Amino acid sequence: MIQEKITPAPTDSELEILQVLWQHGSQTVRFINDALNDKRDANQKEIGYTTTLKLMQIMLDKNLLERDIIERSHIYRPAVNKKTTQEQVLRGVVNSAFGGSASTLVLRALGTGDTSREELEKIKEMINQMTMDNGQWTIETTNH
Amino acid sequence: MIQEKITPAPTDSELEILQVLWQHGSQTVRFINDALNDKRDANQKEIGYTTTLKLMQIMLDKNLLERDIIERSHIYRPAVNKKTTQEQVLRGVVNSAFGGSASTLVLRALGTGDTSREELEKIKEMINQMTMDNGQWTIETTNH
DNA sequence: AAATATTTACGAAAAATTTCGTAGCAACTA
DNA sequence: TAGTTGCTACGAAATTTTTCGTAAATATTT
Repeated sequence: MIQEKITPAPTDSELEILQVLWQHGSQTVRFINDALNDKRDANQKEIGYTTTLKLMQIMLDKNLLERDIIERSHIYRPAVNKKTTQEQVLRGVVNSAFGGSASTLVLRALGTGDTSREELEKIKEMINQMTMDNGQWTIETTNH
Repeated sequence: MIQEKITPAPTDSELEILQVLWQHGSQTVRFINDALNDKRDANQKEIGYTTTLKLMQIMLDKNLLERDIIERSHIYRPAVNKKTTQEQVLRGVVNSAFGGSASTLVLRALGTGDTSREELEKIKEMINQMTMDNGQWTIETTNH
C-alpha cells in the first residue's frame, strides 16, 4: 500500500476534487463541477466549468488523476490513494501548525466536540488494538 | 477563552511564525528569522530577514500579531490563541481532506505511527474523561 | 442544414502568498 | 566624522494557486 510515484501534495482545490472522486468513483468533469457547486454556500459564486476542467487537466499532468476517453467524454479517476494522501496532508499540518506533534493534533481534534460517542469508542478500541511492529505502530486497517 | 476578533486563518508561513512565538514568547524579527532558518533543511535557501519582517508586518495588519516598541526594536507577540488557532486549522483540514469527518482524521493520525505509547495512553484517558455538556463534548483542558 | 449545446485544449488573467531590493534612520566603531 | 552595522518601512517582483475567456471539434435539436 505504498504510493507508486512521489506526487506533490494536492492543493486545497485539488483535494476537493479528489474527495468527490474517492466518494463517487470515476466521473466526468461535469459531474465533479456540479458536485463542487452543490456543496457550496448559496451566497458564494459558482465555480465555472472550465475552471474545474483546467484544474483536473493540471492534476492529470501532476499524476494526481488518470482518465479514460469514452465517447468523446473524459472519465477521470484518482491516481492517488485516499489513505496515503490523507496521511500526507496530515504530516503537513502536524508540521505547520502543531510543531510536529501528532498527538497534540489528536488531542485538539478530539476536543472540538465533532466526534460522536460511537466514534470515540471506536477510537479507544483502535488504540487498544494498535501494536508495535518493527518500530512502528500498526493496526489492522478497517475501512474508514 | 474565545478569540476576540475574527481573524482569517493564518497561511502556512504565518503559522510557522506563530509557532515560534507560542513556543518562545515575545521576540524580535531577528529571533524569529533565525529560528525559522535553523529548522530548515541545509539544502534549502535561507529566508531573508526582510522576508520575515514583511510577513510579520502583514500579520500585524491582520491582527495575528501585536507588538511593543522597545529601544527602537520591535517585540512581537501572538495576538491569537494557540488552541483556538489550531482548532481553526483543523476545521479547515477536516473539510478539505477528510470530508468533514473529524474522527477519520483522528484515526488517520493515530495510524501514522508518530504517536508514542505514553501519548496513546494519555489520549485514551482523555477520551474516558470526556463528558457531554449541553450537546458538546468537553474536557478539562490540561496544558498541551 | 442551421442553430444550439457540450466538450476539450490552452493561454492568460486574477488572486493569493512569499520573497526580496532599496531607502531611510539611528547607533555603534574606528 | 566617516564608515559600518542593524533596524523598519514599503513597493514591487516572483511564485503559486485559482479562475476564466476563447477557439475548435462534435453532437443534438429544430
